[in-house]
Amino acid sequence: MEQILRGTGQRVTRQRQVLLTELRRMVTHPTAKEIYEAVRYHLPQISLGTVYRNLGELEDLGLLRRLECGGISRNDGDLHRHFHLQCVDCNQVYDIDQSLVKNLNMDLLKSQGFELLDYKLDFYGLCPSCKKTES
Amino acid sequence: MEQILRGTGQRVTRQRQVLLTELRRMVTHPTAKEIYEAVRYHLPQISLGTVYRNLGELEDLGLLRRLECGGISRNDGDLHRHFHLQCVDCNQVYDIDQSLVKNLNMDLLKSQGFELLDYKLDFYGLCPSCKKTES
DNA sequence: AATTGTATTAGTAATGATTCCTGTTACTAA
DNA sequence: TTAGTAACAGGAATCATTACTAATACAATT
Repeated sequence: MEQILRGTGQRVTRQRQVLLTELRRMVTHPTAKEIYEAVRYHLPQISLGTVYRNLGELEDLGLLRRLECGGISRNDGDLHRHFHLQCVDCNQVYDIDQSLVKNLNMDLLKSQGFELLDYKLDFYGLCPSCKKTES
Repeated sequence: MEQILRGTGQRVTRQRQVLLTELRRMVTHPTAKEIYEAVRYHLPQISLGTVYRNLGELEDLGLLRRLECGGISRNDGDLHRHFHLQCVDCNQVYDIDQSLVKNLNMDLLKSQGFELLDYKLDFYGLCPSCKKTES
């Protein structure tokens, strides 16, 4: 855990260690608030601002991915390429393995009890004018 | 335009007519605030709450799609199935035709001056437990 | 171990998008 | 025309996130 932080040139603070440990342990794609609650169990003094700041830095370092779920951000510490299914009813987010999509194996999804209603594919990159400015 | 509204059982108010007309005319995936500004040119008295309320209703009716862009919502009046590329620099959102993705024709994207850095594929549906409750 | 420079923190205030509330207005069916 | 009610304007409230600042603690150096 410390190895990960040290490699980034960041200071290894207790807050960061606990935050990263909790993030790696939670598989529920927690919100900042939920991470805050979890970390507070070990560090009662930590502030919500510290959680937000560190989540931002971890994202910049590529150590977590942000999910946008109905206006609020959720955080995913699992760096393996995978997708998500968000239940339109309870809003919970489930992991969908890449292989299911690669093989268009939607039947397996269905057989596991999910019902697929919609999907969204978004790309991120540089538009022509910004690409020019960068180079 | 009125036809569209009448078919939904909603009242045809001047606010809705102007809002829907503007939305269909803007190809920039405008935010609620931007739509508000555009509509206000024709209806100086309209309130931001009215814009939000109607955008929500139009989304429920399937007459527009919401995009989540960095914490704020953008609105897309183009109902044809297509995807989006969000510039990580200027945050502008560009339309990506379905055929580009279907044929994995990323070279064409590149030749048009875009640089693809990342993508996100999200599914929406019902999880097993919610599906049970529904039926 | 002590010192020192500075990144990081806790706590709180500020921001900004979105939603909620309430009295008034104006569609639309009769 | 009228009456019932959906929709409206205006403003207040909410909630996630960011910004600010004085105090703290990490880490390089001695």
